[in-house]
Amino acid sequence: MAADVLTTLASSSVDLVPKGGLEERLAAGRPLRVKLGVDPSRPDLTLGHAVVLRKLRQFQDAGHVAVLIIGDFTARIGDPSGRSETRPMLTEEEIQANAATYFAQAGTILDVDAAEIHGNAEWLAELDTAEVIRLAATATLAQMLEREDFRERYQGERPISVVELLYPLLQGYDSVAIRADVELGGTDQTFNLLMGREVQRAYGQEPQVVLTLPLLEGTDGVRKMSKSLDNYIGLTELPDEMFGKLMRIPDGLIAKFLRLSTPLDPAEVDDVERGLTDGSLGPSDAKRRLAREVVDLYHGPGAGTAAEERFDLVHRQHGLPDDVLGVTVPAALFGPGDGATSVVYVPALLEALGLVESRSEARRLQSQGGVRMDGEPVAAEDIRVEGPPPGQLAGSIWQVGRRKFARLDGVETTEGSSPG
RNA sequence: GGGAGGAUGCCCGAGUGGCCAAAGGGAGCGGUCUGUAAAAUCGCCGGCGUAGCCUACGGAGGUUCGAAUCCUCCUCCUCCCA
Repeated sequence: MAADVLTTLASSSVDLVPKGGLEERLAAGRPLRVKLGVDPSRPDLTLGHAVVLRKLRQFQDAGHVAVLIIGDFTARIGDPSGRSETRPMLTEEEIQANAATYFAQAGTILDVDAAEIHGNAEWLAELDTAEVIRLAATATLAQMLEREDFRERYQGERPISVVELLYPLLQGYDSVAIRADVELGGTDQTFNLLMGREVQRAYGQEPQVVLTLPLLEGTDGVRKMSKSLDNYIGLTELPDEMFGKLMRIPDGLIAKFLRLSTPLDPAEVDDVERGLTDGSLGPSDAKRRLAREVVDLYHGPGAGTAAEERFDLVHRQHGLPDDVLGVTVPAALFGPGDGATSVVYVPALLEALGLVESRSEARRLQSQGGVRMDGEPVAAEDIRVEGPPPGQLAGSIWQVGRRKFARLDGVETTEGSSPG
């Protein structure tokens, strides 16, 4: 039983420091305090964030305490080196708003109500200079330069702000402040988490157990999933979007995604992996399973299958989906024709439908055959409309590329349309 | 404090007076193919109703018929010496 718990908690971890550390803590039989740092500058969560959150949930399920630390102090200070776009300076309100968004999304994975939540300004804002210096004394420059990122920049003669050297120590102080037993994070956080151990030691606490998890690649299959690289799958994305993006990940990542993003247990994933290797299971089928599982997880049981059906309709049968977003466009797009007819310029219409960013883009796409109305290619020209706009175009379904759709619902005489 | 170099489109990076809406690469997008994978292949990749115009090369001025390219000032960045 205890061994099972340990196996579950340690599953998919990359590093567990020290080796028997987790086992030892668990043996104490008390609820452990498991720390996870939250970046308040990025409120939108992706499947990448979910990897760590799901691990934290496992700890909760095993009776331990999730302690979430919002980095509000560092977010308020910003990074004066001015070269870190990942640490913009935020106002108190923005931090609050982002935190609220974060917890709303994290709530689909974690039991947020049972978690302990702190902003690190609670204690960091109180530190006086003497204390900061004491904190700084816990590490040497040589130790700092062990971090790959710093080392590379140092050797490459690129700047490293002194403040950046301070961040790992401040994060470590967070661990002291909440008396963390365990800290979770992606492998990119390894250095910081280990520094937490040093800081705790310096403050006479038993160093936390560090458990790192693999970084999930983004949809490009190469770089880490992140919002700024635009290769992410967001937890709040619509089922069809989610399903489609998952179908587009490279084959080589199917097993990893299954392991890190679905509730399947490791043995089951092993089976899938074996099947993929010996050819008894097609990559496409495995990917479908993955996509269904993930969509079910975030949109409820059955959502995956429903998304799959629509996916097949659109991408396999090249049909039109039945749930296209309806849009109304400004009546002014329809110019006078002769008599009872009027005229719309297709690129202008596509722009109003929100399918393209500019009319130039629409013309380009059209010249390459990328634009369809009700399934038929359309040229970049005027369409003559009978009767009051949108005339016979009412209810027409417009498509750009393989997977962008909009339905023309009608016109409005006054201001803007409601593009998707 | 002294000296040197740099800022170009989403990113990297050519370009030192007109031939520059700006080479090349990456990313991205569309077509074909397909399993919306990979690979391959063709094309696109500032805006404007399809014509030439407009806006663009850190910011502000200036020289010139003409400036991403020359001059002045400003802002920011990097390196070297101390």
